[in-house]
Amino acid sequence: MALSTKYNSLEVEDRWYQHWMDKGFFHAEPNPDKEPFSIVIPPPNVTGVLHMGHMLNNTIQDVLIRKARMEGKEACWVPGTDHASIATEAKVVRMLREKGIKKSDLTREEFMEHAWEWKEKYGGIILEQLKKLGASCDWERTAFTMDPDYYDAVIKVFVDLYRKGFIYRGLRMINWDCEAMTALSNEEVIYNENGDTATLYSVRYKIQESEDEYVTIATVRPETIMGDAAIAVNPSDERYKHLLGKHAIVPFVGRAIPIIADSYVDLEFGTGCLKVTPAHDQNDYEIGQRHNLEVIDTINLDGTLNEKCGVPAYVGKDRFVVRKMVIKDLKAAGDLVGSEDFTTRIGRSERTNTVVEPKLSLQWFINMQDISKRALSSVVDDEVKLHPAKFKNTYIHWMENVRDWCISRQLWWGQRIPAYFYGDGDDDFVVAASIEEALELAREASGNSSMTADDLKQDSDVLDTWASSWLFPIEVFKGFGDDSFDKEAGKIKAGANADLDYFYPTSVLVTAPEILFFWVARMIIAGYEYKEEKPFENVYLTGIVRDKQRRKMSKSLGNSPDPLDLIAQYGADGVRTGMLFSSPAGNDLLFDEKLVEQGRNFSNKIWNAFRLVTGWEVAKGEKNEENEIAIKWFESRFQQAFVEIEDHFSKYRISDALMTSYKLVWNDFCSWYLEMIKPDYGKPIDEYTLNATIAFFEKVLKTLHPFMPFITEELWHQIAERSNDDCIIVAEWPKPAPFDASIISVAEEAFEIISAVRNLRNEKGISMKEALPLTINQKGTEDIAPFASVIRKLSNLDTLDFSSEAPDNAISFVVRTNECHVTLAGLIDADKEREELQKEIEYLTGFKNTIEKKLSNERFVNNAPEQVVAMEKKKLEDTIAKIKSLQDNLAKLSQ
RNA sequence: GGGCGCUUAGCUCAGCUGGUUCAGAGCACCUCGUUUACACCGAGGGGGUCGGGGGUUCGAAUCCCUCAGCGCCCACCA
Repeated sequence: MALSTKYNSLEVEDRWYQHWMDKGFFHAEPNPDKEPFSIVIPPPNVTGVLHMGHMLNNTIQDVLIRKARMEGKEACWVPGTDHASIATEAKVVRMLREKGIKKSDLTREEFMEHAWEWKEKYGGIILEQLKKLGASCDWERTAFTMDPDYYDAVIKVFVDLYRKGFIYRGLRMINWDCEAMTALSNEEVIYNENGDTATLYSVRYKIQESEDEYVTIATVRPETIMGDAAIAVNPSDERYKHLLGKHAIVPFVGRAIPIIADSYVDLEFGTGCLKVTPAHDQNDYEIGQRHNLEVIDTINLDGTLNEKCGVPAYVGKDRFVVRKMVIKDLKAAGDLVGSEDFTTRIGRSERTNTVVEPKLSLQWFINMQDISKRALSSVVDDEVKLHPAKFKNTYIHWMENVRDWCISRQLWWGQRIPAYFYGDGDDDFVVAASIEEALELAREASGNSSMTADDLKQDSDVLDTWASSWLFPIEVFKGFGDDSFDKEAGKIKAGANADLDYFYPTSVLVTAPEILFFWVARMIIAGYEYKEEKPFENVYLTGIVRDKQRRKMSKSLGNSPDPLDLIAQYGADGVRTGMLFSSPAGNDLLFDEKLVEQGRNFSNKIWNAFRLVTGWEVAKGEKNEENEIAIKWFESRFQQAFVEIEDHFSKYRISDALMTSYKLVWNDFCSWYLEMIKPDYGKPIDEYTLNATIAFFEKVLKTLHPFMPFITEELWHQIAERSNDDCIIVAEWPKPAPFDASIISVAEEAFEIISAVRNLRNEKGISMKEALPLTINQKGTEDIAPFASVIRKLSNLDTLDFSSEAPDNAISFVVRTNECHVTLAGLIDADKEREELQKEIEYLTGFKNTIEKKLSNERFVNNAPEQVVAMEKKKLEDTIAKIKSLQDNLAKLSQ
């Protein structure tokens, strides 16, 4: 045989991918004659590289899109990338720093130039990598969240939401880096793994209403004392009840602050008294909100104290210097009651490692209360279906307690907030899509008609990345284009955008549960707000790819294989199936190279089945009648499995669909069917059987194609003469058809007999080469005689008799209701056989007793459904018959 | 602290509304095999009182209660 015994993926994959591209099979256009099926990719970070998570996620999407394409749908998978403001900006800053350039030395324009340059250089690498995996994306539609049209869409939406009253400015505690003089996102704040040791100081404050009474608080930040606005105790704390409503005197500044009750305060911690400093702590700020406390901001942007602290000696000094001074001064005044070390978590800047300072600042928010209502009900009512459904609860809980969304980020890489300030006041701004419109509005608002564009200062912040990617399912189809977006109505017009009208809502979204709220929920919100329709019908939530020890795969741990290496080594098909073998929706995938190996082995199995089928001589015009039963059987068996596969797909049980296909191919097709029809060595195969077999092979290849696109395409073209256009990628997906269930069950019975004979050989050490005589006494209702030739061939029998006469000196066994006897003159150890038969009879008698007991239980017979009772009766009959058979055999042996 | 979920063979997981096919699959493991598609293989085999306890029922892996362990999300300790 000329063909290698190993399937060579390297020789095949790039060739077919290029061919599919050349033929435009991935591209989709609105087509009224076809049903649309669309997926938008969760856009990876534009500067990212492919990791195992992407591999899993995109394999699933490709499986779904390829199946839909074969089903004759207009299948459109839109790829794209996300500008990922925080991650990308951090990368660019790091790159510049390595070149000796500080971000603070650059203008915004200069920085953006560098960022775009970086994006051009590294952006899209990940999309090229996806091609190696076989991803059949419509590359002509590749989108980027900072494309000009996309940028405009984001700005339009901001303006629109502002106009509709959903956007407002509000105070929020942000993380401030005093050294870099910049705000940090939560992701840029790092905490020490094991926590940090800090000193907790106990400080006493004099009670104003009393001569010599004090209240003692505990704090790690004594330098913020001057910003205190209250002292809080837990409302149920008996120790301090008498102090409620009284006032304490802040040391140094002598200001009287109220003593209030708030359940936030932990009775157990410190002294149970909390000093409340709304300007310098998130929780204190919230307490301040509840109790209407004054916000006294005593710290400058650079971390030094300002004059609001009220102590001239501290002004202009660094917060940590002041801390030491304060302690010294408290000690001197006798107000420092004690100090102890304890472990806490201190946030530090990822960039400068300085301790992060919580800082109040004005940020932009979207009021989520009303805008999100529809997105909640759509999931509750299964308009949008989550797979697996267990995420529904989580989603609902989150949406019912939705918080306003802070959409401003103190970065440069991203869509700049279209708010323009014309004065110094916090409210002296207008929101507009362009500076021209802004100027017009500003002149109006200020009453100053001579104002020029130079008088306007645009907000320096950009929008949260999610505030652009939440539009993804709409904007990849250019839904916010001038012709389709109605600015007045704040809605997208129907009938104005063919792509959107056809492909939206998309069919399914495949993504990770971590971003269910960040991204999925918000897309649903935006979908209803702008398109008045959900963005997708189904959401398939994948798991996290972990290593064998359940650790998340990550660059820093170095526990992630390089996906491209894996593909080179095991083939894309092998990697795809390997990943899918054990990844039910919502479950983490514990990656093990063994899985990919299994996938590779599967490719090889298919390859060798192909070699077998195409390697025979053909007896033209002939038909071997003996194979008819095998052909009939596999026809039905295929249909049965196919129905199961379809069912799995319909429930998004991708792993199960694959496993069913895998077993169908390996067990049913290769181990049973091909062995049944395989001609004797050197003999030709009859044309009729070969044609039927090739037809089966092609059907099998089709069902495998979504999982294993490359090998199936290759074999599709090798197994028959086909034109370049006749590709499996666009071949017709098999259709469910009725099948003969009885032939399957009879075959199973025959297979059991074959296995039993093989087992007997194993036990007795009889070689497969040695032909055996078998007598079967059928006592069941099904006739297995049609499978006689199959049984004879696959268990290598020289004679097979169906007879009620049990031969002497035979080894006997019962398969279901068939008494089987293998005559083995001279090879039988009668004592041993007797012993084994005896054992079997004992076991069956016990089994019989339990059934009888059950049937004699009146309550069972009266309450259980008839069917169940009948079943038990049948079971009893069969068991009795079986025992009888075995006893007969025992008698024969005794002779 | 609030919410959600999980616990079935050595591993990863199926087991829908309690009762034919209810104790399963794949991998791993063990035995045998240099058969003429494939050792990236073939044939056969072993293995679980369905986390513990209690309850409902004629009957529970499946429903209820409880205990234990694990995981995730959100909010976080002054």
